This record gives sequence, C-alpha cells and structure tokens, in this order.
Amino acid sequence: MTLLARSRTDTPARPAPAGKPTRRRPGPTRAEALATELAEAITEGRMPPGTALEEERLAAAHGVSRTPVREALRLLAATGLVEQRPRRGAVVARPEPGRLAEMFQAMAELEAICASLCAQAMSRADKARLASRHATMGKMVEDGWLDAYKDANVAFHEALYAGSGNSYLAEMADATRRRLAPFRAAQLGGQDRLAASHGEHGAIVAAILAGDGVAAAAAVRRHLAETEGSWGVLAGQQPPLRVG
Amino acid sequence: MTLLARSRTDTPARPAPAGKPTRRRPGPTRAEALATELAEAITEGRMPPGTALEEERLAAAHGVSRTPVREALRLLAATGLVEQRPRRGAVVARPEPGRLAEMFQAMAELEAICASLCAQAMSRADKARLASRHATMGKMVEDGWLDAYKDANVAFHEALYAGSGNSYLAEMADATRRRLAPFRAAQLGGQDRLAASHGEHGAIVAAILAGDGVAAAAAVRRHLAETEGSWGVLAGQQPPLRVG
DNA sequence: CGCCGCAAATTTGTATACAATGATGCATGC
DNA sequence: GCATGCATCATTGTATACAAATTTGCGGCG
Repeated sequence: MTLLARSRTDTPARPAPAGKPTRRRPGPTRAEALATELAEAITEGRMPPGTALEEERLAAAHGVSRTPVREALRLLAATGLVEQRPRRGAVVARPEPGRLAEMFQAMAELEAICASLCAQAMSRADKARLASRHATMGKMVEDGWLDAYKDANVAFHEALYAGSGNSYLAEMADATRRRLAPFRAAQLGGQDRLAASHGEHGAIVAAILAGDGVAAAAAVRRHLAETEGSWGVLAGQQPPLRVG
Repeated sequence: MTLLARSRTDTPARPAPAGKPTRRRPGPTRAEALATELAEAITEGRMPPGTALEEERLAAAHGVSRTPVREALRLLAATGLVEQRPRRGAVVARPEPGRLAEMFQAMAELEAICASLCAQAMSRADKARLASRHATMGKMVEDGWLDAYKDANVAFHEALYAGSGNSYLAEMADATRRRLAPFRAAQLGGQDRLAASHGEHGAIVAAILAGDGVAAAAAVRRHLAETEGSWGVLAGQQPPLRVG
C-alpha cells in the first residue's frame, strides 16, 4: 500500500476522530492511532506473542516514518502488550507461564472486587440492565450462537468493571483482560463449556441483584477458575511460537 | 548544566546500569533514564501536579534532544504520572478529586488482596522478616524518627506487595502508590498519627502471622481508611496549582 | 471599554540523517 | 571438520530539520 511517494504532509487531513476513540478527544496523532491499531491486532491474535516488531517494516506498512512507530511501541510497552529489549528490538509480549498464572489470578481478584462493588453500588436500573444482558446471552447459548456469545461475554465482563463505579479499577481490569486476550484465542470452544459459562454468570448476576457482595466475589472467582481450566493448556504450549 | 556543546556521542560511555535499575538490564537508553528521573521528581513532589512539561526545556535541561524526551513522556503518560493532550503539551497528571478517591479505594483493595495472599503464601521466614521490620518501625515511633519512619512505611507496604507472591499484582499496587504519592506530600504529620499508623500495621502483621487472610484484608482496609482521612484535605485543594 | 478577528510566535508532530551497537556470515587457524 | 575471530550488515538510538497547529498578542471595531 501507499507505493506512491506521498509528500510529507499528504495526510487525509485527519478526517475525524471517529475510527477508534482512544480517549484522546482532540486529535489522534499517528502514534496513538498506530498504537490502538497494533493493540487490536495483538489482542485479536493476528500478531501472536513472540512476533518481532521491526520499526522500519511497521513504518513502511503503515505509510509513516519510524518516529511515530517508536512512540507507539513505547506506549504499548508501558501497557505491557509488547516487550522492548534496548538495542534488540521489540516483540509482542510473551510472558512466562508463571507470570501468566499470576496475571490470571490478579484478574480474578480484580473482577471479584468489581463484582462486590457492583452489588453495593449499582443502581436499580443498572442491575436491571445487567440482568437483561444476561438473559440475552442465554438465548445465544440456546441457539448455539458462538460468535455472538464471545462478544457478549467480553461486554458482560466489562459491564461488571464499569458497574463497580470505580473507573480506575475498571481500567486496570480491562488492561489485564486485554493483556491476557492473546492467550485465549480458542477459548469457549465446546458447547458444554458455553452453557457452563452462562450458568456461572447467572450466579454472579443473582448475587449482585441480591446486593450480596461477598457472594458475588465468590461467584466470580469460581467462574474464572473454571475458565482458566479451559485454557491452561494454551499457557503451557509456549515454545513453538516465533512467528514472522 | 552542560553548557559546552557536547559532540553528539559524548555520552559517559554508559558507565554502568547501576543508577536506577529500571528492570531493562542491558542498557538504559536516554529515554528510559529520563523517564525514571522525571518519575522520581514527580513522586517526590519536586514537580507538583499541573506542572507543564515542555519538551525543549526538558531536553535542554538534560542535555539531550527532543526525541528521547518525547519517548520518556510517552512512557510516563502510559504509567499515568503525566497527562498528554495531543498538540497541547504534557503536564504532570492532576486527577480530579473524584478520580483520586477512586484511586485510593482501588489501592486499598489491591493492598487488601496482597495482605490476604501474604497470610496464605508467605513462608515462615518471610513472616518473621515482616514482623522484625514492624518491630524496627516501632522503635522509630518511640524515638520520633519521622523521616526514617516515612521511608520504612513505604518499604513496609511494598513488602506486603512482594509477599503476595504475585508480581503482577505487586506491580499494580506499586504503580498506584506511586501515582498517589504526589498527593501525600505532608502525610504522617502528627506524632499521634504516627503511633496510630504503627498500631494499625500491628493488626495487619498479626493477622498475616496467624494466617488469617480475611482479617488481614480487613485490617488493611481499616488502615488505609484512616490514612485517607489524614489527607482527604489535600485532595480537595486542587485549584491553586499551576506551577511553572 | 470590551470583544472579535487576525497575524506572529511558540510548541508539538513527523520526517529524515547520522552514529553505534548487536547480529550474521565468512574466512582462517587449529 | 569444527571452533574462533573478524568484517559486513542490519537495526536501533539520537539528533536535527521542517510543517502544522495551537496559543498569544495586537489592532480594529462595536
């Protein structure tokens, strides 16, 4: 793409911040746009852990110079999605198995806190919305609508984060989830696991509706313990990675 | 400083990674060195929230070009210590009062989790070390050794993070503590508060030694609730900031 | 006297050029 | 035939140059 030399400032005039609202309202700079783009590629599994991130190649691929690329990489490095070894280039982060386990435990605890806060802090209307969302997901399970359920599942968990009423906590939970995303590519595989997941969600929702924070936290921990089991394998098969 | 023009590569040959081990073993690049330096200045209160971070000024002050400065700022922005408004420059982060409250609540919960994990996961030797550390701090309180206690206090809490056995969780807690640091400049002011703080630490230590995770978490929450009270004022006096 | 609009200036964003380090491959010696 | 050392190469780190945008100050107008 962009084989024609584009005069330095031939940018599309920055058409609108529409693309991906990175929370930087004014104007997404190239570095930020690139960062969100790469982050998506990583979390969606299009760039598996271990992938080398060569500055010049990325620059050429996106029609920019190395400068914004470097800044984007620094941003992602601070986020934890990529790993930067000074003078040795950057690669998509590939945490060691032990570290993955820690991240998963941390995520479980973060979600447990969020759920507990949800039980106490959510408005009646918000609780109703959560219940309705859960009901909708129930229909997806019945119909075997796997793809839809996957998306709805992410949305469900993020609703938990948001419902905590603590945006800082929500951001940490969300960031952790994104960092774990590359390692759950083939999650929720079986139909039985799908139904089980939905059932566990039910326990969480019930506890929140009842205003029982302790029960909600416990339900979340159970849910994530089950989920972890369904891809503990993935965490183990580290070696063969090394995609170009 | 550095008024003499230094030929582009007149660096001190990178004497040794000794200074501040940023966890990037090979070689601290200028950007990383700058980032840690600025981070210290911010957390130590030498650059209060709201301080403008002008690229060229920082570059001149540190004898480097704008490029490393920009990367350092990006790094700090991702850490949350500075705020970057595209095309409008960077300033030391100045969260709104509500956001500060959220961060404090999050920190309390993170520490509560860590303490709970400490109770379960710490080795007998580690528990002994923690108790000994606590005893040492007791002497400081008796002697009114305020400065020493402040440092020891930070070390105590970080020992809690490390003792959790979950480095990921520990990093989140530590990062949150650093982000809150600029707002606790004059904490632990009174002698009475000092003694109270130590007493609360005692409850935490006792619960951990007893292996009672629930009690440890509760003790941490009580401790931080008290601490918060001692600088809730600070969070309120936002307006006058705007230091050059 | 205050407000609006315009122009200069500061400051950020991006591109390019240069230097240095880490990696690679080959030739040489054992 | 294998290991070791050196030279070449590729890639990162840093500096500088240029363009765009925002801010600031001034002048005119109401």
